[in-house]
Amino acid sequence: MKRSTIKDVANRLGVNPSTVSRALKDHPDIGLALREEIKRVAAEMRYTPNQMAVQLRQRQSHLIGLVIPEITMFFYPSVIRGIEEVLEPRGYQLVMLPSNESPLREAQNLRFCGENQLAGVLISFTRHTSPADGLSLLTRLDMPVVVFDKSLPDLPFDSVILEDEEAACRATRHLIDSGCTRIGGIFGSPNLLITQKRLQGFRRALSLSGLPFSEAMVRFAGDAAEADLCVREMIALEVIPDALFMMSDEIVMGAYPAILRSGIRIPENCSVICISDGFIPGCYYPGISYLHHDGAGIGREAALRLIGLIESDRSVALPEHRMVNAELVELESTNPVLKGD
Amino acid sequence: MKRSTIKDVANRLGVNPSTVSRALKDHPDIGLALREEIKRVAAEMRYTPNQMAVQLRQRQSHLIGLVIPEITMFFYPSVIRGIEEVLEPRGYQLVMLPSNESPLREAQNLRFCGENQLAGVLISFTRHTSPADGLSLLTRLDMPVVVFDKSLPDLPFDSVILEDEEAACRATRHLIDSGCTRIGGIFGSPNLLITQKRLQGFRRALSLSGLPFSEAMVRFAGDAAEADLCVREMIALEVIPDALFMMSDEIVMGAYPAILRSGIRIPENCSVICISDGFIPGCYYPGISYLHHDGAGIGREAALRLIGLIESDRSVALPEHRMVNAELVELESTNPVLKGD
DNA sequence: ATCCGTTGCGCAATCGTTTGCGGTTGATAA
DNA sequence: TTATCAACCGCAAACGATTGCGCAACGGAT
Repeated sequence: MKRSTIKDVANRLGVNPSTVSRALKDHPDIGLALREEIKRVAAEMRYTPNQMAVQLRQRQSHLIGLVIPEITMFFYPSVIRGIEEVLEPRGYQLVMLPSNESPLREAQNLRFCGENQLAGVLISFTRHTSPADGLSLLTRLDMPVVVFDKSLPDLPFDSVILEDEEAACRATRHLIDSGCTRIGGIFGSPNLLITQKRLQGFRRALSLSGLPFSEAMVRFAGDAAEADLCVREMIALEVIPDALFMMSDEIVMGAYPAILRSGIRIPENCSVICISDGFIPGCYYPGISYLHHDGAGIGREAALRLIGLIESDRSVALPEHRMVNAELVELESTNPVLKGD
Repeated sequence: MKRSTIKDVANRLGVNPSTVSRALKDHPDIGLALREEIKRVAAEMRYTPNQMAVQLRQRQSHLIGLVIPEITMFFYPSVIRGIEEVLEPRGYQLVMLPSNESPLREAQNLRFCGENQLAGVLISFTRHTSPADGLSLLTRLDMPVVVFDKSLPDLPFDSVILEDEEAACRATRHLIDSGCTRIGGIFGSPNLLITQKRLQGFRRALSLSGLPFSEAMVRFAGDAAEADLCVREMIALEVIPDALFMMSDEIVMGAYPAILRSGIRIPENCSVICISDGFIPGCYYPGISYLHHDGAGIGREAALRLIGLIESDRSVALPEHRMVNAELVELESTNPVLKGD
């Protein structure tokens, strides 16, 4: 039994398809009696509109492309929840387009968005996308787009990102304020703009307090396993910090157990702080203070902006760059605030 | 500058749209010279096919619906990676349809799949979906579907799930074999079939070894925060186990720090084991042995089955129920295997 | 009896592609 | 010279829904 079309309904009643179409959307041109009858029959025949046809006619789908560097358990699940929160009540759906950290795949993903007439695109770039490539990709895409989190320098498109430099600086200062002086840092992939900015903030905090910056005290890790290695290296080289800044949840999950494993005690021998989405720090004991990198919030903001672009006249507005700032959350290890995330 | 259509290309060359269409797909009816010329012009005009139109004509999209109870950082990111791995090379894309643990939203999501002529559906049910509702939803959907992980009893559709009972039993036996006798368990939402089966496995292991089962030693937690509470309650009531089985990563993240916080030492005072996707256990020190609930593997399996249904004659085959078994991974806490997840 | 204005519905084009079929060439065979 | 047959390409009808326009019927006003 195939799905019934508007034509089937029309034939069944001996009326024109256009009449059915109008009746179903309560067009006043159709008499009340017939209108009800049509609705009845349509329901009985379990008619539902074929959205492919509707969208072809309307020249637009209600699909939003989500182009992200990779599907990870960090950050993006929150972002997606935030986005969904905004999209769902407005009838849009999200299409996942993971790029697996490959600029090539990223380009294909964007092409997909164009060919399928998606309503708009939310994108976070891979760690290997060059600013020039990113620019040209989005430019030729010619469709509403909002960049979030992993942005590129000087992009003339709307964006929603964390105040990275400031967040890292405040985190580091928090360590300094609590009396630490030999402060180490573990950062993400050095290609990323957010890494560069967070490193800058880290350095700024040090120099503001007259503390020396030592190359030996900073490490870069592409994932949790590398973060684990970073810690081991530092221990092996006997550059033992009395405090450690970790720029992300993923790094925490690699580095934190590595610290404990090496025999160093937290926080007695080494204070820690990180930039986090908020869930992970409460899952460790002793807990970790963090600057809240609110994934859901960023997702919501980005989605709202995109909906704005889509439903307004998309061509005019100047790009807006929203920087959301991170709130410091201090975790008393005796009474952690475990949120539902 | 609007996107150019096949007609635009045709007009530019003074040929018929059908000729362009055929030329672009290397149909032998079109002469080689013209064929090349058309391709040249098409590329020059940056023509790309409008997939909406193609799909309307072809009566099928290359979109696969992913209906899951909720977007969490646990399990589903791995599942999605597994699915993508299979889908991407075949040109399918994934549409996220989170139900937020609401059966109503779940029903809407499935309706969406129907109306948009998605090629197929991968579904994991919410904890509140009744077997009858699930059955009727999928039946009336009338489209290729594979259920994974959170299934329902006696569903006449293909499914890929973990061998839950067996996994929990083996995990519990592992604790028993290492000499533990007062074994506690923290489980997920009691509505879930996987919870029931894992609880069954837990009990079976106990009874196999002649150990008593005590209601006081099992707790149910809907999320990490509740798992934290479970541990506190057990401590408060002084039902102190010498080993703890945790049925999921999410529960680990709530319970593990709670145990440490209460002063109990792992593994000296309390051995732990869990069922896990594999990443989390290595992120704790001391590490946790686990039975591997391979998200990516389940995702791959489910996707493969679905593709099979889609590309074969979908109507004939009897439903297959695949149970993947979990491998025991013992973590030497001194040298944890941190995988990239 | 004529004119006008509603009311209620059908006709047909359209969105962009695909595809069965038919028709026009030119060359080759009879 | 004519029948035959490729080789090449165009025509038009789909896919399923939407929508501007036209038009019949009817009632009321003049």
